[in-house]
Amino acid sequence: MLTQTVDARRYVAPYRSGVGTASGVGTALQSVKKSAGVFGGKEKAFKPNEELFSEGESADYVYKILRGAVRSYKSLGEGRRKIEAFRLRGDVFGLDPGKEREFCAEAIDEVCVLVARRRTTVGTAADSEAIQELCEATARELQRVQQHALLLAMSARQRMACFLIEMSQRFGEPNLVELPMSRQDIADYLGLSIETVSRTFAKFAANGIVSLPTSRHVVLRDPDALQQMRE
Amino acid sequence: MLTQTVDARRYVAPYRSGVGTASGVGTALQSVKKSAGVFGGKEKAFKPNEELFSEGESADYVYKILRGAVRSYKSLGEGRRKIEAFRLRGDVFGLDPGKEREFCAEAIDEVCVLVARRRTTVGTAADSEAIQELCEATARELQRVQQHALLLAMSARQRMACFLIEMSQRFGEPNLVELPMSRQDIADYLGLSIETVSRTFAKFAANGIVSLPTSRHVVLRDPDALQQMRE
DNA sequence: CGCCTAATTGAGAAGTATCAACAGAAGTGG
DNA sequence: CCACTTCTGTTGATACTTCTCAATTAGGCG
Repeated sequence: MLTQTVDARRYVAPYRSGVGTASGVGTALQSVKKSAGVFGGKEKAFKPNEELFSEGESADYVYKILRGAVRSYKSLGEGRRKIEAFRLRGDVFGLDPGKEREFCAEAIDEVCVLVARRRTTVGTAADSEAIQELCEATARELQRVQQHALLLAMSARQRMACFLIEMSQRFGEPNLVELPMSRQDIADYLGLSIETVSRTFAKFAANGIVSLPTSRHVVLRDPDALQQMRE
Repeated sequence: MLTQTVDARRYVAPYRSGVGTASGVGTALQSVKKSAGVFGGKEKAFKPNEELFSEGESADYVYKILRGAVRSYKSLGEGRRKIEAFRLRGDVFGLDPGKEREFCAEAIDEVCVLVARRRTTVGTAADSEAIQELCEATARELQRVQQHALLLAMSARQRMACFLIEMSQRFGEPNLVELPMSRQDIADYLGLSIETVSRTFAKFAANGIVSLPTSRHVVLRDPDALQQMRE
């Protein structure tokens, strides 16, 4: 819930070093192909909480995550924010349809990405392959956000269940999730308070649905129960 | 909120006559141009609650609304649903990126649309204009859904304020909104219960922010107050 | 008018946020 | 290695919001 009151403890000034350096990268022509896994570009590392790019900035580069996790969010005044997406290893992102970034992107942990300049031909009829590529990426994004909008209309328990299933699917390992993000990140992603996230984890654990060896490690003991919660 | 309990009173079997007839329409090549307002195709009318198309159906046609309003939604078991969008006069919709409909579309009131067959060339490099058009439509949809996801993470009061502002903007008339949809529709769009929608209207009216000549007519007496609520 | 549906309103229950205190982990410097 | 600090996460108490159920009112239409 995005409430009116401000929690001053939450505000963290971002590092803001990544963009400047990234701007010097990728002057050569790169091929950006998500499905095939072909992705040219220079490698670049980011420290936790370091910005890859910020809202309003021009959307010149595309990123593919080699290691780590990134949060994409919008700031909503004094420490409040809505995380729009988590980008994990293998994800390609930054192909915003417009000229400007709609969201800011920040490293969650130690992140290593490939950075590629976007094809400048987008918008002309010349490179229809690039256009189609952009189109497909946008369509996938659309579906993802529609799914997320559905999630946000559900109860806290259901949101958490969806979140855990999503993460377990995206990390590949069936029933073990190693969360790179904090409880606060999860809360801002699901539109809940940090306490509700924590309590819901505790409730899941108490019911034997998950176990929590550490706060960042979640073992899905009863994935079916989580699945059933989603309806 | 999408709750577990079922309200049997809500279930309404849809008319289900539109799709069959629409299938015979639009065999000629049509030009689909949203921005310019050029839109070929045959005119077709729908009665309230009549389906334009349903979830899972193949996405062969594009629609432009000449009159009336359409709700696009996903069913979620026994009468529950999430309305994903309201389509109003002038809107072009149905350009789903995929082959199949992700959502169902239903007339809210007496609706008149133009129906055009989608260009079959989408997917080949031949008609790059069509691809780009689809791309732009998808990008606009993406932005709209992102906005909606933001809304769904807010309080009931804020959601309602956003809704009223959105409607007033889309209808053109600055401070007068004539709602084509029921309270239930609004509730399913905002992820709230019908009672909360009703009560929030009443509270806005009590505070002089709006007045309600009838339940379907909303006069925005203090649009700035609504704007401020959004943050 | 009588029926039917939509909308409103009230009362109580449930869910979630907020505030505050505490516990645990990680980092820092001695 | 240990004290100290800091940050993150957990837990409890309480208030507030929203949902649910039920009753009532208002509107539309035969």
